[in-house]
Amino acid sequence: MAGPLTREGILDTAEQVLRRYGPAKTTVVDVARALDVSHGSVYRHFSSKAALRDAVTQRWLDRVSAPLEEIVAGSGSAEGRLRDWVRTLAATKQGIAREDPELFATFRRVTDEAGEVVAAHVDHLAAQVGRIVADGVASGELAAVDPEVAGRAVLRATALFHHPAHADEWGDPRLDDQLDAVLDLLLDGLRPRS
Amino acid sequence: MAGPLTREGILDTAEQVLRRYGPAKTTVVDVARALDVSHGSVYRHFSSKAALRDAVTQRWLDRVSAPLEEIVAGSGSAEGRLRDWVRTLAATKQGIAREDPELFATFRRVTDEAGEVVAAHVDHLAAQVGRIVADGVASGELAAVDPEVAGRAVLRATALFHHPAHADEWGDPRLDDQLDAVLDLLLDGLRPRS
DNA sequence: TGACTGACAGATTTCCAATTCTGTCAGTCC
DNA sequence: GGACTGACAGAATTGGAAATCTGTCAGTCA
Repeated sequence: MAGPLTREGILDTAEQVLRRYGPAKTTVVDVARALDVSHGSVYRHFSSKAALRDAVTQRWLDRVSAPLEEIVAGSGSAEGRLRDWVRTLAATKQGIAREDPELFATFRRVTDEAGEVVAAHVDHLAAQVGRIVADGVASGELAAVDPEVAGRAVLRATALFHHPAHADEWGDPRLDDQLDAVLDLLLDGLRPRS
Repeated sequence: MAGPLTREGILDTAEQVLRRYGPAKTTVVDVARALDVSHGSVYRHFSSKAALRDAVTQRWLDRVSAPLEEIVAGSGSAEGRLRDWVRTLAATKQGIAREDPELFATFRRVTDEAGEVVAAHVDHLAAQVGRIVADGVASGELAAVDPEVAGRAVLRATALFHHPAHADEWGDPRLDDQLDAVLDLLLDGLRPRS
């Protein structure tokens, strides 16, 4: 990490250190040591350990929601995009849990501790679903529901498949089918009565 | 606790001790002391501390599902009973969390540790929903879905409102409305296309 | 001048010895 | 004979001293 000490540089290193040592054992001193500076310097850029943790979390969460944004902006049917969106969210979260447990543990712990950051993330996700629903309502493909309410309801109804609190229930191989069953119900509910 | 030492007597006392001392600090020795017997005697009736814990859990869970059984056996419309059933389940769990936090903490911890007992409980609940759905399908009130699949889907889709893992999200006063929004979607999905 | 250091107080965590607990079983008591 | 006890080994937990960490700031250096 040569060059001047920047917020981004600190975040890059903090992320590596977190992945290596895990959430519980990572200290600001560790991060500073990896950067070869005193820990006082880190506090020049982040006002507290919590602020640093939140900033790292923010980046992780943004990386989860960015690919979803493309689905929202896509051109298929609202129903297709809704399915795709929820499946992608579930697959992303479950994928992290499976392949990078250390990262996921941090993720999970942080869900408990960085409440504000996570709440903003959830709002953001709900808004994404809301936009797909709004598209569908506008084109007459979906029933005339309140997109914001419906968006949040879809997110809540599928919590079991993407919420970190349920990670230990993700071993079941029929999980994908069960998500499809829930989606079938929800999408039927959103389709207009003909 | 005079009289002979019985499984039921031990369970009664174990429950009291758990409520008083909390899940983490309760030992088999504590339970035995409250019964005024040696802890060896407790092991005569339960093969391990885990077995004792599971038996207490079993009783708690049965007390949750018993009142639901009445709703299943009720005579109203399938849709009405489904709403009633889910709302009652959510209200029961949330009520315990609010009014008896010590019990709920045990409940929650036990959800993690007594996997088998809890899995059986969830199966039981899913079957109850399945029976209501089956009634509705038989009478033509609901669309011709697989009752077992739909039952489990309803349970999963409403997990956020009754699953102990989500207890810290139950502070929101609009929670009831949000559950209703999810139920609206799900029940719309279950109604037959006219 | 302003990024960085290093020493510091108080809070938190770690570590290890001492205690307590779990699960077993030979022996007591009725 | 069968319900119960009490002592035991190994595992788990606790308590408290020692070490480390967080957050601050006066001082260095370029």
